[in-house]
Amino acid sequence: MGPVATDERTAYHHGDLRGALLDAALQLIESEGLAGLSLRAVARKVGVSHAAPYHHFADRTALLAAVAEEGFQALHGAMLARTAGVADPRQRLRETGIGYVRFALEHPAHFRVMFSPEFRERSPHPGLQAAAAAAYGLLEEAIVECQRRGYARPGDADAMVRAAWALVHGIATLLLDGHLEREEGLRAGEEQVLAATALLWEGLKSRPAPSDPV
Amino acid sequence: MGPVATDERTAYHHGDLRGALLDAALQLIESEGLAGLSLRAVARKVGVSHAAPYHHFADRTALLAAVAEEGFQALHGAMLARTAGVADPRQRLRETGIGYVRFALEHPAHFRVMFSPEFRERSPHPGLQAAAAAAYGLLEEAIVECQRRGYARPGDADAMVRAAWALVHGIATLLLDGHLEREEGLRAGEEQVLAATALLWEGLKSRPAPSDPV
DNA sequence: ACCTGAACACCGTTCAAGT
DNA sequence: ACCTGAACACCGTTCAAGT
Repeated sequence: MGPVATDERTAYHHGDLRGALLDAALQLIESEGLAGLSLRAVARKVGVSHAAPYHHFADRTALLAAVAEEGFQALHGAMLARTAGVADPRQRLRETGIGYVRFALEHPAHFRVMFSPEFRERSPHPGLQAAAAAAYGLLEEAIVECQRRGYARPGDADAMVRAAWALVHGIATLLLDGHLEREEGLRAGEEQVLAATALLWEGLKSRPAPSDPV
Repeated sequence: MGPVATDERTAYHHGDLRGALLDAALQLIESEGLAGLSLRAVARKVGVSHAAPYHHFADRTALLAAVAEEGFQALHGAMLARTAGVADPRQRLRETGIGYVRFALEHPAHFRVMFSPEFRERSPHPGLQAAAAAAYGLLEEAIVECQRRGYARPGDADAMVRAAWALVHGIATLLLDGHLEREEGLRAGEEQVLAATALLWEGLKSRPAPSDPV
């Protein structure tokens, strides 16, 4: 082998310790939970001294912020991929919601870090903030497009976006924490979203419901 | 003072260390976050040795399980109180949802422990499990009653309960973690719930929506 | 530029010993 | 019955020193 294609273990140490630490952290969160994640264990897993991570991340929180940012980028990509080539904005909205819940179920470690109370404030982490905003924007776009084409009632789009987001976020967190039945592996998330959004959808529809004030 | 009305500090040590530890834990979670809670700090706050808590709780998790159980009982009580004397099941449903979100905002420490991933499995903590089931039951009752009186469409009540729960849970967690605007202090939670449930409500209504399949 | 090893102030948990 | 103090194996973080 030439000087480029070195042994992976060696390349790790010199090449991309930062990336290796992120990967190791993710795996450890998956197996031990976020609360059980220690920086020392991450270093150990990568085969480096316990002080080495500090050359790449200011502290434990900075490592986690990088994980969270990575997560929002992946979420954004996953939701985009699901709507690629889908023209009907109602279906785009549905696919965005399904993508959100599926991402949470398929990447639980990422999802938990992304919404950890540690990042209540995202402003100290601009990359994280931007990635989160981009993902949220997809939901917004889908709903505004539904309004534009007359599929959703006009008016307060923000309230609709918040309701839709809260719904899928609630489903995702409850499924993830085992408080909603997950009937058939990952597919169950989809059914949950379909059933719930079908109900919510009636409220979003453009035809004002016949009066039955309550 | 007689032998009964002793100094509080003294009474603490002999009387209700268990209760004092629970209170102290709650306060520390509020100020430091759940991740920052240490059993040693709890003991320190109560003025007792770091080993003393182990005479009342098997470990850190057992202490937190007791906090969570307490929280579900309080949630149950808060939702009950809001529906006391309310006859219309639609309004009972709305008040139950508002009670849920308000509880989360008013008792953030409790709420976070109640839904901590640490208690993904509640079966090892029977008291916690029972308290959680009782609280969930209130939502269920309200929806079933709406169906019984013809206010909600008949059929899969469970799907409706799950959708309603996911919605209020999503609102509660997003507000709590600062990802939804909290316009005017605690009241904002109510407005959020009202706007979102108004949308969801259209889907729950008994009158099947005119076809517009999507 | 990147990594290490020792050091410090913390943890959770156990256990013999005290009252 | 209830609490303490010492002990052990962990942490996060810092920093001088090595290559």
